[in-house]
Amino acid sequence: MTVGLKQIFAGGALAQDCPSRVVLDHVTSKWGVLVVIALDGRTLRWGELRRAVQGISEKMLAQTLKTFEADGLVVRHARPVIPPHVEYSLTPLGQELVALLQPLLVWAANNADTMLARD
Amino acid sequence: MTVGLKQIFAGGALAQDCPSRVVLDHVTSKWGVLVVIALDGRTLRWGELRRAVQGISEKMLAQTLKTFEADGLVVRHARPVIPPHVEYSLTPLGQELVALLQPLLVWAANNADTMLARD
DNA sequence: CAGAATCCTATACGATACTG
DNA sequence: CAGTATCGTATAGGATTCTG
Repeated sequence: MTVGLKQIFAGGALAQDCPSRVVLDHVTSKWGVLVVIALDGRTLRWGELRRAVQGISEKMLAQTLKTFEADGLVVRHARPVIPPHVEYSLTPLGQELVALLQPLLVWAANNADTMLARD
Repeated sequence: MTVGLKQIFAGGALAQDCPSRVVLDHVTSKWGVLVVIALDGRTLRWGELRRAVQGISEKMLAQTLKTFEADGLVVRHARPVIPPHVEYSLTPLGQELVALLQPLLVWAANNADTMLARD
């Protein structure tokens, strides 16, 4: 059974202890959004991913990938060769997420100029 | 003319200086998501909003509302009475945004248990 | 190549007190 | 009621160095 807005919003308030807040924090983190979108529909190696998400530091890339792997959004596939060859891709759950985040990025890109010009 | 993913994603990379990143940071901030969703389709006073978004501090509510007002997402309507009576509601642009954020919250609520159980 | 480890800074955020 | 001001802390995030 799926939960709707009505349950989340019981009594017109967003419950403080709702577990969705944790998920929301992972998923709407500064780099999280961009990493997931960069992986949409394709498999990338560590270095490729780092270049795809311009400006991300190694630390944040590692941290974001670990969180998302633990959350079951990203899958890590390491091939035992030298030099190391590691690939990252989205799980089906991750693909669900990216389908929700892409419209947000497109909307942000289309309205950024108007919004930021405003003062 | 509207911008699509192809332009945002030129060469397979998410440009570092894309203004959408700033908008994205506003809009995906910890409290921003919840405030906008709390205002969906209704007008709330300061105190009501504070109770609706459980756990938000006065500081963060004020800060979030100011940012969103400057971004043109939220409109502030103050009535010159004593005691003060101030109402907040979404602009049409804000309503566009909330339509994109709601599915994300619902998705988060539905997958939170699975995702967070996983380690 | 794909990270881990370390150190450091900025800022997001919270708690409390105060005010027109 | 609807904030502002101030202070303090936690953590997000960055830069650099090191390693199998």
